[in-house]
Amino acid sequence: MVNKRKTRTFSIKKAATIRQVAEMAGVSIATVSRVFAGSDLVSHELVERVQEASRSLSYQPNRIARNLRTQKTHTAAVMVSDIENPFFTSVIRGAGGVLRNAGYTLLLTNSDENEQIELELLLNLRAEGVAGVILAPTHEDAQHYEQFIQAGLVIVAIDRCPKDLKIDRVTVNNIEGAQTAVRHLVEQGHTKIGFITGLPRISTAYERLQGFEQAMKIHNLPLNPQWVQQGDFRRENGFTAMMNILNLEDRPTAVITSNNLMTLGALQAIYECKLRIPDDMAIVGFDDMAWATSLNPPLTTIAQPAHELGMSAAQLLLNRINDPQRPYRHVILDTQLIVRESSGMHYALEKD
Amino acid sequence: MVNKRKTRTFSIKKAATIRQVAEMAGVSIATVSRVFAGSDLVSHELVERVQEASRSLSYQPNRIARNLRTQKTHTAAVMVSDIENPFFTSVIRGAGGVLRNAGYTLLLTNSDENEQIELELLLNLRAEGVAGVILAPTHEDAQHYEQFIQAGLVIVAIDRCPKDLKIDRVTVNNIEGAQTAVRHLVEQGHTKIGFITGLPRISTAYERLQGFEQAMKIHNLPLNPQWVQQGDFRRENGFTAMMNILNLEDRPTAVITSNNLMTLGALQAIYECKLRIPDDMAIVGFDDMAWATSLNPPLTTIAQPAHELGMSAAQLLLNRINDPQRPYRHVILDTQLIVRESSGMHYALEKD
DNA sequence: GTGAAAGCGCTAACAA
DNA sequence: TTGTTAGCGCTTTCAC
Repeated sequence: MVNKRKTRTFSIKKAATIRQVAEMAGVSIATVSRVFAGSDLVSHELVERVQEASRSLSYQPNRIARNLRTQKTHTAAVMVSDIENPFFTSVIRGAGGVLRNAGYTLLLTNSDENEQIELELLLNLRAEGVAGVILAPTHEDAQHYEQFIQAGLVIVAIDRCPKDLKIDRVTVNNIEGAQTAVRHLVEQGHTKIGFITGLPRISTAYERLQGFEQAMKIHNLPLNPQWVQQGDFRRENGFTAMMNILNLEDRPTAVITSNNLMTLGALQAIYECKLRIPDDMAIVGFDDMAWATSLNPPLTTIAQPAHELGMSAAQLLLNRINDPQRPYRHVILDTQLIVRESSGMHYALEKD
Repeated sequence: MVNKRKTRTFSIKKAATIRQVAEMAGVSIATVSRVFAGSDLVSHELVERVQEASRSLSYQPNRIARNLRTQKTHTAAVMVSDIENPFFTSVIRGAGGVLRNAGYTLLLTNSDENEQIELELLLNLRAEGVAGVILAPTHEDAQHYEQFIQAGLVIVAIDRCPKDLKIDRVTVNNIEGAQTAVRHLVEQGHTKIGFITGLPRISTAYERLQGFEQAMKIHNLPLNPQWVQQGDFRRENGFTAMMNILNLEDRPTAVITSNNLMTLGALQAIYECKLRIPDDMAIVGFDDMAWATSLNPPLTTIAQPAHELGMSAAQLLLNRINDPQRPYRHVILDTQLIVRESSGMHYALEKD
């Protein structure tokens, strides 16, 4: 007796193939392929028959097969170091827009600021055959990335960037940004200015600190080493860094934080100490975020053109894919000072 | 005469193929394949020779070819409606983690709350052969998604969800969340409570409003229709909605906002009117965000388990992929009230 | 244990 | 203008 298992009462329709369409339309698969490639060598009549058949089978060309055959994909990856940081989210959105318009699919990966993960992911992306990757490198060692470049992986570096690497890159003018922040604070009457910096191994952190120090020198301002506190671009460290500054005997009247997350921590510290902004402590943050205007008082920031940064990077990637020989380019985007209330006038000296 | 074009002076190393490895190791391609599949049918010696050859050619199996051959991919997509919303970012991160651990690559797409784009993207994903997609649907019409389900695309709905759709889903207990917010405010002495809601066509918005109204009834509180203002989950509308409330003759003493972005707008409105929180206007927001503790005063919120939501969705997706026949599941996650200072005690009535 | 060979769905070169 | 066919790089029977 046959042991007849109950068969599924419904069956998952497998996607139609080019062969089925060809058969249904009574043409060869080459013709179907041509129709979908938009070739104008096909007669009106056949085009219509093919389209009709495709519609009724709801046929979509299989991208995997196409990719294998043509040896290229229309997939581009973006690899950031912290997907929950709104700065990177804006970058992703900017890049995603232009990539999608160019017909590319967006692969997203998150290195979590961990170079081991970054390495694995890069390997993965290569195997996946991505057309290119927009990368926020976890560290500054060119060696790390050399093998991928050699292997023909198209990389565009954003935000931070190893020197001596033959790739396209787009960064922000961090030095000038930090200088602008100092100048603004000086104009508000501040002379004692503190700085919360990120890990020095990351170029953005390093450059912002550098810009700060240069500006202090330019303005002939004293710089107490204790006024510069080291964070790591994360919220918790912004908090402790600001706490350290607040506990100083001789503390600055204003502080510049070098990224958005640390700004959040710093603000919390100020509030917890029941200090008023900007009277007791003025603050200028790096990165303009959606919440900056909703703070009390609204936050003065050095805005980074995150969106634009993503768009530029995507454009560079596209250009490179279309012309691998073109000269490498380094796009530097300017920051913008957005004055709100957290950096308000300082009269303390006069009052003293 | 031959028109000899100048050839490139350098050549991009093409990735090594299984054939080259086989040749170098002096084995058949089947053996190489077996080694990479971890088959234990291969002798020690050959395994080593293959590994050696692979290393020296830095060979990685071509995923595209593998996918074509096996008719499946290890790529999963997440499609959100606003990638710049931190809520979704957390979801993505949660999902990304478990997906990556399971060996999947994450494809990210952004429907921008636009159903036309959503449709195109879904079509794309199907052609791309993704193993499944975690989707925050743009609208509630099951019809819209039916064709994809029919075509065998594995979908897990998150956050919002069309009814009558045979799919897995994970949502948040919005009704209870809104009720909790009301109860908390009542405990703080508030009796006149306003609500800023989202577009009613989105189930989360609808449910939260519903929860609010039910709770008001339960607590026997009067509900002035003007106290409920309609927004659209975006910042700008949170601002105008709150402004509308603030301009009311008879205005509530506390307001609940039904998502994070609108909270930001509402806060800005309150600050611009020089009102104090919570004395002049108490506020409870939906969605707990990094900046909630850095506000002045810190914000009381109904926290959504965004991270967990992403993880659950990814888990459901994985389970479904491994066993397409399993019964569909609807996971409902609880919200959590996080009391900070923006919802503080209300003594106004006593003082009157 | 190992290898030969078929074939996944498609594109593109060539033939007709 | 249309069709035939080779083959992209891999996995997986099947035979030895």
